[in-house]
Amino acid sequence: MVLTKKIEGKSVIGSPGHSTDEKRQQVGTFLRNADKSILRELEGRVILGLRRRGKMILIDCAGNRSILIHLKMTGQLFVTSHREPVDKHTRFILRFKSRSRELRFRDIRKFGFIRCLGTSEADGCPELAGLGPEPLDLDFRSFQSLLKGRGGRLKPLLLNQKIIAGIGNIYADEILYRARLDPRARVQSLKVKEVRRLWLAMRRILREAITLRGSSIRDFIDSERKEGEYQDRHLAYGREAEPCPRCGRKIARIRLAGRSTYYCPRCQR
DNA sequence: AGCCCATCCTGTCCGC
DNA sequence: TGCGGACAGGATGGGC
Repeated sequence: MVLTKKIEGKSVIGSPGHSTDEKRQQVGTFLRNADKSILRELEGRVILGLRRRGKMILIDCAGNRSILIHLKMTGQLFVTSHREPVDKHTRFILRFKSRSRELRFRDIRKFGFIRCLGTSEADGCPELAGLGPEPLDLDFRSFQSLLKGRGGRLKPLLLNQKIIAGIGNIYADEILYRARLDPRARVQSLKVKEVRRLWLAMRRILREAITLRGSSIRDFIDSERKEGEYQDRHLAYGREAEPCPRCGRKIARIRLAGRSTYYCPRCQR
């Protein structure tokens, strides 16, 4: 993406907004979940690089400043023309020195956040410090030991960012479907063969999803405003009552870990 | 430890 | 067409 671009003077701004409702909002209100000091902290700095850790995005800037972003459910982070109209869900704009393009953070439900912190303290900040390992960095043995002694159920384990970082509701379901494992199964009860299937499925599903640039169900777009294509490959998630591609039985939907969970009651056990 | 629930917020969709 | 309720890629904190 945008490397070594200089952030311009008045570059970080709250959206002017177009609706009357928006006009009444103070900038401070509009930058909800964001530290206002980000405005002057970033001015004039050069972007040095981009990182990701679990679901957290980091933009490292010169002078030991980093921007930390979580998109949560409906967040979007994209580069666009400065001419592109700014809608009421846009919460943040980084304008670059070159002026013609800018980075925007849009978030309909406002669950996401963006804040500034010292690059050197980033790894130790609360949002990053507690995260488990990256799923694609885990070899089979490490994965095995990660599961050892856990009494809970499979799906909540996959969703737990402290155990493994980065897996969300869609991919938890897709991974378990591919591994042919019941989302409610006890982690302890898994045989070595099943742990192996889970590990393989995790790697396969995440790699494919990354290649296809993620799943756009409703709001998700990438940094170029492009939708992902992985939603077309979902075999379980969002397919309640549709036939299981493997056995034909209807995909079931249950509530687990507070989330909708789709699985095949025949294949997954 | 682990489970469920409510909560943050806006938008969409479905049944009546 | 309108209205109410359920639900949505996440994560946390409280209570049991």
